[in-house]
Amino acid sequence: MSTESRTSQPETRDRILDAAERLFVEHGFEGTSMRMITGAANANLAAVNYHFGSKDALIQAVFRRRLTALNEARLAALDRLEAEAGGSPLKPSRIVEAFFGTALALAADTEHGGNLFMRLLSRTYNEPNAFVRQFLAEEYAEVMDRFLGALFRALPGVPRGEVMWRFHFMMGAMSFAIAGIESVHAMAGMPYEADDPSKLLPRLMSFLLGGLRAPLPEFGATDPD
Amino acid sequence: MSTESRTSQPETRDRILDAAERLFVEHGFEGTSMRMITGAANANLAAVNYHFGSKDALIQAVFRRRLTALNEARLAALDRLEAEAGGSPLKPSRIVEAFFGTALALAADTEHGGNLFMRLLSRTYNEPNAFVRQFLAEEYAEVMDRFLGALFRALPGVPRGEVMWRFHFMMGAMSFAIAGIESVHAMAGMPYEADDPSKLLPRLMSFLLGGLRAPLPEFGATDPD
DNA sequence: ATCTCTTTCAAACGTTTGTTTGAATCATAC
DNA sequence: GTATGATTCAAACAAACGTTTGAAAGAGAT
Repeated sequence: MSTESRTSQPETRDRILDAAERLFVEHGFEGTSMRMITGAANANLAAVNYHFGSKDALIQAVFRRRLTALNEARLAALDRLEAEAGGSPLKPSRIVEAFFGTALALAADTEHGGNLFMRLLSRTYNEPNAFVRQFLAEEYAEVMDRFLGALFRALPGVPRGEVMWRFHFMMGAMSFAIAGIESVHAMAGMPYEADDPSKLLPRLMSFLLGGLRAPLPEFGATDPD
Repeated sequence: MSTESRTSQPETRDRILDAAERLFVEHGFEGTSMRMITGAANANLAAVNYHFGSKDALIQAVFRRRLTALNEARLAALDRLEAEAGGSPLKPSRIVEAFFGTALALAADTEHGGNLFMRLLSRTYNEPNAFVRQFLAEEYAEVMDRFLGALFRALPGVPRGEVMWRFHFMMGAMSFAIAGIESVHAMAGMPYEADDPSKLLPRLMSFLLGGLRAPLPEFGATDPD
């Protein structure tokens, strides 16, 4: 049994990853049991521990499989921008698009489950689970460094602390953009007009760039009006 | 035992609510066991079921205690604005400030644990737990209705769908603003310069208003640049 | 056919989970 | 004091949890 089983199912390892990804989105990490995963993957209960070692290791594998590719695509997009610019400073809008556009492209991929993963990832930024946070921080270190550096150079007049905060705010907006396509309707009783997912990126980009370019806050005054 | 126990501890019911709130922030709902809660609250294991009925009911009680007050404060702030305006349309910035400023004021309250709760609330928007989502949707229905309606009237030229999406994006930015005061540093290796929490509101407001006022997206063009 | 390595399987492991029980303890009123 | 109602307590409950085990089954090479 090298690539395909007796039936034409994918490898057990991949079936487990797919099932786990979907179930983590629906029920969270702690709300998803090994039996749910192996059941949905048509695998034996012991298969997770055999292929991955533990549940925590499986969680990491689910993330690594997609996150590595996503962040490499982000870095490649930034590389391309910097190569085109040839030393001259980048436009902030291009940097933002390289980071968030790449993410939303994956979130729009319903074919290979990228949308599921992005919903999982969005939620996990606020995950209390200690080792997941640690893992995400490591996985994001290089990308954050590169993109924040690019933004610092693109916005030389803006204090770095403000840039970082605004980048953080943008991450929040993106998180809700991805995770909340249905929650926004549920909360507001919206008619749910079957939003075109392709409209999400322009919508989000307008908002993000408006926020990024906004006048800097004035901390002193209490009522600037 | 009417208000105080033999020692001068608060009522068991309140000790449980406080302990649960803190532990939910640190470990999430499923990651927090009844034994952790009652242990931290110096109460017997059966106390939660006696006072609240079940763990799920306790979760709801934790939310209701703070959320009702928060949303009432939001509605009161909006009432005040509308009374001052006396029929004329409100400034969008005031509406946004009434909604998000009220939340950040609670998030800045380290004295009575409001900051803990707001971190919990921010995370819970993306909670997969079905009954928690349902509960939040109900608890937010009126506030959403009022504030979205006010924004619709304040921005008559903007399609309602766009306003709703931007409000949703704003919620995401606020969520990260509150939940991520440390995660933004962890991810970017920021020097953690002991940010003044009082600066968070002006920071966030600038970003939100910039995003809200941004030019509307153009869906047709692929490269508006 | 036999050996070797990988994968699958059913069963059980010891913990931990949320909840329930019935007696003990408390405060208060009669 | 004694009865009443509310609260606390130690103990136990069945169910579910992640993990481990040792045997069975499969695949490929010699």
